[in-house]
Amino acid sequence: MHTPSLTEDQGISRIERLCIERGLKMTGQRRLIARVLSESSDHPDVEELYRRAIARDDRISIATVYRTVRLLEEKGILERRDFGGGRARYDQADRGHHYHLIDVDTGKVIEFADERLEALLGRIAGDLGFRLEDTRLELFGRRQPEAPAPVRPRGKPQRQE
Amino acid sequence: MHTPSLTEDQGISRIERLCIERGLKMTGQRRLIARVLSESSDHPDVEELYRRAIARDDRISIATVYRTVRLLEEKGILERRDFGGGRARYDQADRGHHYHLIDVDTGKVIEFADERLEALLGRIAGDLGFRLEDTRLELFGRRQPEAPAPVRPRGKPQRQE
DNA sequence: ATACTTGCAAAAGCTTTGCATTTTT
DNA sequence: AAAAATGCAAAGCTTTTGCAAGTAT
Repeated sequence: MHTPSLTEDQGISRIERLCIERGLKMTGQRRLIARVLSESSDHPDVEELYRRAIARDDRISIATVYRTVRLLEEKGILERRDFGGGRARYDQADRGHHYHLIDVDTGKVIEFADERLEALLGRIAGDLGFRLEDTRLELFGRRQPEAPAPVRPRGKPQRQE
Repeated sequence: MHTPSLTEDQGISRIERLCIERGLKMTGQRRLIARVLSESSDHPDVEELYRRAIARDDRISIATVYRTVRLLEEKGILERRDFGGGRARYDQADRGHHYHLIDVDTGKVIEFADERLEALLGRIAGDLGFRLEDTRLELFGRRQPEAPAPVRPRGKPQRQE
């Protein structure tokens, strides 16, 4: 077994494929970030992405992570989120509409989707005379201690951070 | 008619009253900010509050505006919002629950309240095993040009910026 | 008199950018 | 070869803070 390097590829990650589809010039750094993102199922901030990247190969600077993440956002591959705490966090864009509930005690992020919610928001905007372009929604909650046999959520929760 | 000064009061503003109730030490600067806030029905950022304040009396610094606004937030008199654009904006806390729809073309902010929405969000959180502590919701929309005789909104819109 | 508030300028924290150099296409 | 990406350090922005001086209770 040998150490994978920056320029050598070992299969194309999901996000790298998206980058190629959109015609991005693929450098070793971008491949590395694409791989790190593809393997992340949470919502890392730039600092964290940078940490995960240099753990694999340190020929990358944090400026490049910032630039790449912004580029991927512009290309619709990533979505920028704000969960509080002052830094932007990133989420893969193509996992279907979902929202986030942040556990205020632990900081954990729970994703959920909900069609009733989606429909209601669209209707509200429409009633005000607007076509909904974007929704920013974060719920902050505290785990219910007295949970009376936790009901199965209807909103198909997707993944936890 | 004469020029009102920093230390002289001309009636107590709504927000000043709240400050006093919560036992804040009332300086001329705080009275000034309280008055500016009381007379604002939009969602100013700190820079804008500072501008409005010095227009009345310039014996105040922006550091004090930052400190005061933070204090008022801690005391539950103001709520901090993020409508994009990188700076925090402030909203009086006691006007009942409402949400915001931002016109992406003009930046105008429309407030609305909606009980169905409120109920649904609470239910969603509950289904996930959480008690809802706080909601951050902003809708971004574009005015519908082909508005077929604008329907009266149901969600009792409150005020416009 | 004591504890708190203010101003100023400096510092912090996140993010962007200018420029010379390297890399991709 | 031309166009674009990278690294580094510097700069940008909003917001916070240390400290000496001033003010409210």
